[in-house]
Amino acid sequence: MNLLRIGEVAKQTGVSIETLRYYEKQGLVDSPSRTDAGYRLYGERAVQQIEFIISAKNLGFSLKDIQELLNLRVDKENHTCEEVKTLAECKLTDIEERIRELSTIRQALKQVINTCCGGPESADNCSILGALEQPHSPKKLN
Amino acid sequence: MNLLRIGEVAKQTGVSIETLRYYEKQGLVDSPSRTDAGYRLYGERAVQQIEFIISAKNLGFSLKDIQELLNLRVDKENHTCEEVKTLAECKLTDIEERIRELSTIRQALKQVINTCCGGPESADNCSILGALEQPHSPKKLN
DNA sequence: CTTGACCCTGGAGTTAAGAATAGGGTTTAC
DNA sequence: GTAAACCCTATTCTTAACTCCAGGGTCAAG
Repeated sequence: MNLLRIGEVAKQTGVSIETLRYYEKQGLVDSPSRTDAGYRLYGERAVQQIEFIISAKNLGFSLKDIQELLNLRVDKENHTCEEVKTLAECKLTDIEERIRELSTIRQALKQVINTCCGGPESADNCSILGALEQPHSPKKLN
Repeated sequence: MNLLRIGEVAKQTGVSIETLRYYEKQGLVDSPSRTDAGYRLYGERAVQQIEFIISAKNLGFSLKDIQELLNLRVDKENHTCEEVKTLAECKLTDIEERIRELSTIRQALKQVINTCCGGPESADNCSILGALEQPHSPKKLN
């Protein structure tokens, strides 16, 4: 098997060198072997791990989530499909929640925009500024 | 006019005391007057400013955005409705962009979830983990 | 006169996911 | 043999929007 130095891996995966070292420090990627000079040498497996991380990130998983997925993955035999699916479903739920929130904001913003003339006149009576001065809807108390 | 101490304002607006001081330090709220002992005393106007900020936050504006809105607001006569509307439209655009991205993620996640049995058997052949091992779609190179 | 609730400032800490930097060693090509 | 390109560690910096803390004053009630 042909081993790759970090720069090569970075090029192949599109992940920066800094990021690769960061993932390693976070325990997301196995520590690669080293040359006598201390240079990292990555094998096929490491590259696959990195690709796994990229895929999961593209699916909206955080690095912490990915950590969990990797934990399931490293010993697949001792975990069930159910566990994995549950994780994915939780993530889906919270993505849907974020979409809902943003959609609410979008609606409100659209309304406010629609009532504004948007003309070149003074903003003295601008309906957007006016709307913002209204007592706000007490949705979130944080 | 009856002046309020910071704790009262916090209660009325639902914003924490720390946050009120923070907004002041950031220049989002006029510095209130003080008692001889140095206690902040807020008037009606200050409370309104804080409500403005809350409303704008609920519309997805960042504090930086809000700063700009406030700048427009403080001398409305010298700014146009157009400026205000443009700001709001930019914000709308970027909220819509975020929604689009999340929707893409949602779709991908749903697909992956649908192909998974989710059963109590070993995750050895779990299709979700399998999908993550596939070469990822090179969407973003960051 | 003391206890508890309230307020002050200045600064540090939090989270996520890296990016940047300083200060060095190594390899390779000419 | 030297310059360019590569690699190393350790540490600090970034952004947003707070939150918390230490160490102290103030005020009202009993």
